[in-house]
Amino acid sequence: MPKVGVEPIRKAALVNATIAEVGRAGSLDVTVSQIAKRAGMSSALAHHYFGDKESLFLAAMRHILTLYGAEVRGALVMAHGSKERLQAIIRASFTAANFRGEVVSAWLNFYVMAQTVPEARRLLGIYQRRLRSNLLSDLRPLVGRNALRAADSLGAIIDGVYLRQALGQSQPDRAAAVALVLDALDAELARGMA
Amino acid sequence: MPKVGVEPIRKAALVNATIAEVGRAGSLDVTVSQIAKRAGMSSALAHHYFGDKESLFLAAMRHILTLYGAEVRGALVMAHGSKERLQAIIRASFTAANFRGEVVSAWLNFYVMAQTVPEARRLLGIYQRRLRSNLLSDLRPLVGRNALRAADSLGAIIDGVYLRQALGQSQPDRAAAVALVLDALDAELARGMA
DNA sequence: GTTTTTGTTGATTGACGAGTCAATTAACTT
DNA sequence: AAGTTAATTGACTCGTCAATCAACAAAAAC
Repeated sequence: MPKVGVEPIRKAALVNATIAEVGRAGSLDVTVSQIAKRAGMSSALAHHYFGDKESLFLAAMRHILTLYGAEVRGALVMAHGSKERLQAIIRASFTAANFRGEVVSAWLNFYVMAQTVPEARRLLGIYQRRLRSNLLSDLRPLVGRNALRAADSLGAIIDGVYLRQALGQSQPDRAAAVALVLDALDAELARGMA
Repeated sequence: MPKVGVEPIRKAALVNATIAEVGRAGSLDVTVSQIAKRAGMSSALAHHYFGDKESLFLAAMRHILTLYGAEVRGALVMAHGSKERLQAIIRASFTAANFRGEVVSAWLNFYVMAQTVPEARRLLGIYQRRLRSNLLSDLRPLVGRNALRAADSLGAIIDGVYLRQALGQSQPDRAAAVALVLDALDAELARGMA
């Protein structure tokens, strides 16, 4: 019963199913059939739309990065002043959405992929540069020439805290994560202004 | 040509070959045969000694963690006073050995594995707790009640900087990595003593 | 000098999975 | 109504690979 104009719906369904399945398995060791089944179609159709498995994963990761970017932009429009903007960026990195098991799984596997798959490395680079430039532009008015170092430091803390929360023995504690990074931000500001 | 007492040699060869192959592939998608071949034996022998593939990977990761632990301990005996000890721990985390592509690869895949394989999670927990307790014991005399937060913060920076250096677009810059974390340490100390 | 233990492998099994293809159905066009 | 295009799948190909096993070799033990 083929209807026309289904492509975007199917693609979206496949992307969501990919994220869900990768989250369930905790790794990229999921079959295209499993993904397609969850998306309610045959594996052949998944191949039809995405070509191969890797492209499907990359599309899924692009989707996650898009959502994250939107979250950051959304938080930014509500913020007044550089400091609030920096806090907004930090908070956006630790929303509940970003700590869903599926998303964590996607990120970790994405890191692995970035070692060898050029497109994955490219995407990761975009994420890193965007975060860096966001931090930088609001740090500069506050700490001037220390902005560069502060941005690297904050970026590293964000990634590090995320990693540790995601892989910690207990449930991730978002509030604690945010508190830790906000605290680091205060430290940087205090130093930078001195 | 079986000689006796070969078991430890073979196991060590397999562990090294595993690290090398995982590094080459950038993922755990390496066959036992590839590993065994590199170690100069048949895949059957690898199974004979380690049972299954997963155990072999875990043994490899245990080996990496052991080396890292030794490096930290080695650096610590040379250090006088709490601050020097903290600096030693930081430097040990960014030695050339830890930035070999193979080691980076092992770590990233280890993170993925830690999500689902209990033994991997256990090992990761040991690493995290050891780092934390190392930092804590030397932070306490310097920053007192701030030690706990400072340890979490430094731990996160270490992991975060490592991750970013390992996956950065350019070659890892160990000196810059160390400088960044040492700087964060100074910031913590300056605050903690105030 | 025969038995036992340890080391070793080629060959095999059994399962699985990515990607292709031919064929089918229905909608849109002219 | 005939032709084109999009949607869709079952079945199949081709390769791969983890794990097992039977058998063989050599050293150690008795």
